[in-house]
Amino acid sequence: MLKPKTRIQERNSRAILEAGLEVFSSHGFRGATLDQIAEVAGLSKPNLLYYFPSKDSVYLALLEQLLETWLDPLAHMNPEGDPIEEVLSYVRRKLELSRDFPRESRLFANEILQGAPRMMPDIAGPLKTLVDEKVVVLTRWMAEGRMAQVNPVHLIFSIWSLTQHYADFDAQVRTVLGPGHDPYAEADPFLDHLFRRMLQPG
Amino acid sequence: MLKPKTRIQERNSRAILEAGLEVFSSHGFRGATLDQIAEVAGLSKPNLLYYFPSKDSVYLALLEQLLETWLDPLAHMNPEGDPIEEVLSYVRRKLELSRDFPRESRLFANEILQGAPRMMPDIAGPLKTLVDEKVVVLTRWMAEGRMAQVNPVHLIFSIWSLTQHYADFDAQVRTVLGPGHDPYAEADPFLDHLFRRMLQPG
DNA sequence: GTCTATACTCTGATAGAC
DNA sequence: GTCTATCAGAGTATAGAC
Repeated sequence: MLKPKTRIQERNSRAILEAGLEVFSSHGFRGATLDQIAEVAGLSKPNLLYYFPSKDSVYLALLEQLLETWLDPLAHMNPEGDPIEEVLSYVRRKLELSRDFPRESRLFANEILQGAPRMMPDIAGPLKTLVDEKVVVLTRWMAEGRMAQVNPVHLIFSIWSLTQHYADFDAQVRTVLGPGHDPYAEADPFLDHLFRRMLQPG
Repeated sequence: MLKPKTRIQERNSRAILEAGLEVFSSHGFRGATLDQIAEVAGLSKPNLLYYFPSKDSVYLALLEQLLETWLDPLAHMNPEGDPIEEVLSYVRRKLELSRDFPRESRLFANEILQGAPRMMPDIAGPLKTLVDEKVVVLTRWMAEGRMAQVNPVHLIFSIWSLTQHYADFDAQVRTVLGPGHDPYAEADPFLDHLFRRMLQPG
């Protein structure tokens, strides 16, 4: 990516990333074309390639800026807080992320579905490290009898799965619910009940 | 697809569908190429196109045969059975499906992620009909006080989400767990605990 | 039924004028 | 910085020999 110096560079770089997110998230890496991205960004294809040297570089720039946002809610789970409330607010933040950034969620889902060809280092690195760290905290909470004993890694998987489902399978969710439903507004109390019941000690 | 008459046609048709499943599920529709599919099937590309007239037709044949398998476990939830045990065995069957047919799960996930361009009729039709039917059963069970009152559609979503996660996000699951883990063997008791706790009446 | 050869289109990327 | 023109390669599909 061109280091933005002028206002016009700043604006075009942003437009390309925004368009790339739109197109990559709904068609996958291979399914997306530079023609589409350029059109959505309101630029010509050669002009797009003036800002980013290749299709790959647009995609990688998107993945890069995605990871931090994605890990942030888990990173903020406070080891000194109340165990169940900490998990519940993690769930809520993750659900809000799905609601507010569904395209980012689908971009990520697409990448993992294909076996994470370009993101594996991040998953085996920062992501795994953060999970390992939080597993220690969850395990302590369970040992102290402050939440039910469940497999802590799978607890984290269940949070990812249940919240991301609303963004990733949006088409199915909305069709099955039918018109006049707000999936996220309904999911919030449902997930609250689910995790509260599951994690209640004893 | 060519109606299989001879033994050789039967064998080649199967090989193409098997190869198509392999390639489409790991690269998506656009990401898959006929060259790859033909190679995996052990045929030349023109020979593949002798059996199926187009790339689309291979993909559609796969989606078609997928839906029934996919809905089967939900269809078998027995309205006359014990509510919580019925839900739990549905969860178990769905998890087994993810374990035994992960490629089918990823094929489905890919299609929905892209907005279900070719599967929307099936989702708005047979799938929604079946869900509506089972929602009636779940609602009755809840009204009879035989399971906790939760949003029944979201209960079904949660089952789909939690079980399919292990197939669709396999790359991430295995990386985060690290070596020496059997994701499905660990998920089974975890999900049993989760749904038992959530659905316990009172 | 299967293969070689090939037509034709799409797509990522570059050259070079302005 | 942006555009027109264009290339090279990949990819779907067809023609026609055997």
